[in-house]
Amino acid sequence: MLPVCNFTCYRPVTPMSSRNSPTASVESKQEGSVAPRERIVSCAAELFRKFGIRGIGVDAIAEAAHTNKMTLYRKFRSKDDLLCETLRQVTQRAMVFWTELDQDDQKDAAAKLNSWVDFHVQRLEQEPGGCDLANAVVELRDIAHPAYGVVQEFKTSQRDRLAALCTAAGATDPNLLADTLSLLLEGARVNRQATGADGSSRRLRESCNATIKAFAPS
Amino acid sequence: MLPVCNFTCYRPVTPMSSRNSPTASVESKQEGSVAPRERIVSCAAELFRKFGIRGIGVDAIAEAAHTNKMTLYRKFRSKDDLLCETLRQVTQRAMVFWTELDQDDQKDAAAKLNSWVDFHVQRLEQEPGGCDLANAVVELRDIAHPAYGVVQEFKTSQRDRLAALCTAAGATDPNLLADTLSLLLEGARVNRQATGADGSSRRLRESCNATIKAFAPS
DNA sequence: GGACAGTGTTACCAGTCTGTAACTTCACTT
DNA sequence: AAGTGAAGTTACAGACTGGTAACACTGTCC
Repeated sequence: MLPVCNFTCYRPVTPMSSRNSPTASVESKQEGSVAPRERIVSCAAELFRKFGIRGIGVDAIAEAAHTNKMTLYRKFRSKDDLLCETLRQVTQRAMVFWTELDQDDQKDAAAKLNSWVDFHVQRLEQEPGGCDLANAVVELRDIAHPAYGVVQEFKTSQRDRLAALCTAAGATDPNLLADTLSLLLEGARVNRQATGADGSSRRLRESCNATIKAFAPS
Repeated sequence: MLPVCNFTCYRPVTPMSSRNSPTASVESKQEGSVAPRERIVSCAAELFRKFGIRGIGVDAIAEAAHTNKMTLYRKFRSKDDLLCETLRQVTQRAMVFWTELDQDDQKDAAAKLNSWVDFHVQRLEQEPGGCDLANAVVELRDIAHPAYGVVQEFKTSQRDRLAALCTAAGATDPNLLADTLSLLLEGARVNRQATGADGSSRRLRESCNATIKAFAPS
C-alpha cells in the first residue's frame, strides 16, 4: 500500500567504490568520517521521520548508512533498540536549547519565554514533520514498548522546565500557562502535518503571545 | 517487533458455529443484524485505532467482523480504500455534534462555544487514543495517500465552523481564537497519548477557558 | 424449481519483514 | 609478518503481508 523506494540520506564521506581502497583508510581518520554506529543512528532518525517506523526496514537503514544489516545488528540488539537510541538522540538535540537558555544571563525570564516561542516557531517551519517522539507513540500505539518510556520522560521534563520558566516570569498560574503553551506547540506540530502550512498552525506565534499575555501579572 | 494477537471487537450477533444454520437466517432479519460491509467498517475503525493502520492486517479485520478476506475485497478495492471509508465514518460521527449545536435555539453563541469545549473535553476523556484522522496522517506520512485528502478536508471544515462560532460570539480576532482553540484540542489529544492522563492535557478545559476569556470583547 | 446474487472456504502468489549463520576481507597494532 | 577485531558479503529461515482465483454454499425472488 506504500512502496518505499528511494532512500539516500547519508552523504557519503567516501564513495562506495573506493571504500576499501587505501584512500578510504586515510579518510577514515579525517574529521569528516563518522563511525558506523553513528551513521546508522542518524540515518535511522531521518528515515523513520520520512517514512515512519513501520515504513522503513532495517535493510534500507543499513544501506542508507552505507553499511549492512549485520553491522547494524552487531551495534543494536533489535530494531526497537535502534529506535530508542534515535529517539534519545532527538531528545539530546532539544536539550541543547535549554542549556543555552539557562546560561544566557542577558535575558530575563520574560525574554526567555519569548525565546522559547521563537525557537519552536522556527523549528515548526524548518521541520514540518512534527515531533518525532510524539509520532513514534502514535505509530506504535503500545504503552509496553520501550520507546514509550523515552518519550514520556522527555515530554515531562520539557513541561517541567517550561513551568519553571513561567514561574520565573511571574505568570499567574504558571503551571497552567506551561500546560497551555505545551498543548499549543504540540497541536501546531500535528496540525501542520495534517493540514499543511496554511492551517491553524500558521499563527502559532500569535496564539502563544496572546496566551502569555493572558497570564501576565496584573 | 509487535505481535498482534487478540482481536475480538465485533460483538457477535450469532456465534460462528451457527452462522449457516436456519437460526442465523432468522437473526439476519432482526434489527440486531448488521450488513457485512458495515461490520467491516466499524471493526476496521476499532482495530486501526487500537493497533494502527500498519499494525493490523486485512485478514484480522475480516475475522473480527466475522467474515472473510474475500468478502472484504468484494466491498472495498483495497486496504487503503477501506481506510478512507473508516475515516469518513469517523468524520460523520463528529458532524452530528455540529448539526445538533446549530439546531439548538436555547443557547447563544457564547454558550455554544462552551458546549464545544465541553464536548471535546469529554471526548478526550472517553477516547484517549487521540484523533483517528490525525493519527492516520502521522502514520502514513504520505501526502499522496487518498486518506490525506479526507483528513485535510475535515480538519479545515472543523476549523471554519469553529471560526464562525467565534465570530458569532463576538470575539476579538475570531480567526485567531479558532486557531488557538484548534491547536489546544489537537495538542491535548496527542499529548494524552504521549504522556498519559496526568500530562498537560489534564487541564484542557481551563486552558480553553483562559483562552476564550483572553479574546472576550472589552 | 431454477436462476441469481451474496457470502464462505481454501489455496495460493509474490513480496516484505526481522533476525541469524557462516564466511571473507580489511585495517590496524604489535 | 602475524594476529586480532571490526566490518562486509551472501544466503537463508520463518513469519507475515495485501491481493487474487476458483469453487461451494445459501437464501431469495421469479
